[in-house]
Amino acid sequence: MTSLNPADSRPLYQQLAAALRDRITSGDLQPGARFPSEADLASQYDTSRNTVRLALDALRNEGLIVSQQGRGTFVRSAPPTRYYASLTGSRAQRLEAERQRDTFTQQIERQGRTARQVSTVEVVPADAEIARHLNMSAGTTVAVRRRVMYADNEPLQLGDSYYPIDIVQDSKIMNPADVVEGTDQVLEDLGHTPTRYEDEITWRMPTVDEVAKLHLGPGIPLGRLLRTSFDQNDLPIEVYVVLLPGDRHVLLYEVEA
Amino acid sequence: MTSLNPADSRPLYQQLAAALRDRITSGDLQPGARFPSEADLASQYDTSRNTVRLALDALRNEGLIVSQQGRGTFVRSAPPTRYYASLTGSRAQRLEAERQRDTFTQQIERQGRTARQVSTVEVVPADAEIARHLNMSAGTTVAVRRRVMYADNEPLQLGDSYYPIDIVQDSKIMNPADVVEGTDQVLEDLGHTPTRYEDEITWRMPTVDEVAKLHLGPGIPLGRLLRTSFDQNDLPIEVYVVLLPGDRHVLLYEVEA
DNA sequence: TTGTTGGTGTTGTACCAACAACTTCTATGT
DNA sequence: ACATAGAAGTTGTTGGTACAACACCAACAA
Repeated sequence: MTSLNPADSRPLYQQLAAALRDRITSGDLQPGARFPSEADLASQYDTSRNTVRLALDALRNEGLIVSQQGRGTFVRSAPPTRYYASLTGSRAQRLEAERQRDTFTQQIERQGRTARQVSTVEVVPADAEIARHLNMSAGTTVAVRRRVMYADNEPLQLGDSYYPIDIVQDSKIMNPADVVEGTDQVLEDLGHTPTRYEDEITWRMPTVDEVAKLHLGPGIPLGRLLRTSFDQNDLPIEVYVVLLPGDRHVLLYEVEA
Repeated sequence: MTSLNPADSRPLYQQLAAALRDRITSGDLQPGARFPSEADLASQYDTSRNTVRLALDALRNEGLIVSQQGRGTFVRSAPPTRYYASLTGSRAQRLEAERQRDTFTQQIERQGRTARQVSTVEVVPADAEIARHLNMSAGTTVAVRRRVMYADNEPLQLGDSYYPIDIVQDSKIMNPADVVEGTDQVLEDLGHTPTRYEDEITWRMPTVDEVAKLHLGPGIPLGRLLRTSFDQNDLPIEVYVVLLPGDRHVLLYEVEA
């Protein structure tokens, strides 16, 4: 039995969580390694299984461990950051790639994975946020193209694109089929060339719906990127909102001083 | 006693969480409203306090409710998004402001709030990630300037700046006192003018330490921005890692196509 | 008026017990 | 050899109890 420091006034389960966290970060328990069972930990640290579970809850919420009913608990293997670099800055040599930012497929296949998308198109009234970014009044009808994007048949991100209805009416964008040349190209063909983007990045915990749709594990937050595209006349022509699970993404920006 | 649907095969605590979630989203329980006590809920839904707590844990993790020992549980009031816009893109008119990106104080005071910083300076071996970005081998000693930044006496963010030791030795940067002109200016005076930044943005749940240092509520994820600065010779001169609580920040970027 | 005390109600911590659900492996039988 | 059944071990769920820690308020005393 390994005892915890009695001078420590923190709750037992927090002390236990800290001790176990150390065993992970110190390398005593390697990524992928099997964790001692709850019963083992309870007897090792001379406490109850209940308290052990409270400690494990904390580690689970930090994303350090994962549990599987019937199999055991394991140290999460090296952050599965599958790494999807999505956004470049303004350097000249990135221009060509940037023109194809909407072709999610290319980005994934460049990483040697198979991409798949499921799209739907709707016409809905704009909520306050979308309307503000498109510089219209709330409730104005807009076209929205909703996509679920998969890599290797695992859901990777959820993306909704909003367009003023008068711009995309009767265009390819209203067709749920994949737009292989990228929506930016379509917008350019319609006389609205995207020349500038404004990005807002926030992060929060997912709702239950999002957990189901994105196959999220516990303790995985969502990043949210809202990108507003402006055309050659500096008019907003698209609002793109994408939700990115924190265990699979890194956003990259390059900024000139 | 309000009973749950017996045909629902989900665990009781999940059904209960769903029922309570509905009462919040439907407006039955308004933001800021007091939640029924755990004992009340247990008798209302004819279950044990243990199960009620599991349900409340779920709602807490989603950020829907907050509990205070001795006072009760409350529906979280509208997100306090205090909004701290931190990062600009490359537009020419932003250049002047950009030169002062490190002067956190100015950004906060522009919002009519009072800023405060606590800084410490250490010399430590670089971990693998920092070393990679500074293009050195892991373990090389670097100077690190750690800051806790407050707005209106509430902690707002944690920022660590890493510098190659040979560049900042004997400079103002090694002094824990505030660098009013901004560290970029100091680096420029030392012959290394920052000309380009590379940003990596990720998000995850906080550790218990971070919860304490940043006064984080439950269910609030952390954003992490890692910015590498390059000088006029394209040499990395600084790695800045800042942790941003999700309920108080929005990151803004502007990108030219 | 002010301060203190104590009672009541709340959430937090810690323990115990039992069974369900699931995985893995072993033993058994065909 | 192969399939099946069952045992053993694991996490998940649900119930219970007791006390600690804290907030709030009313009653009382100085």
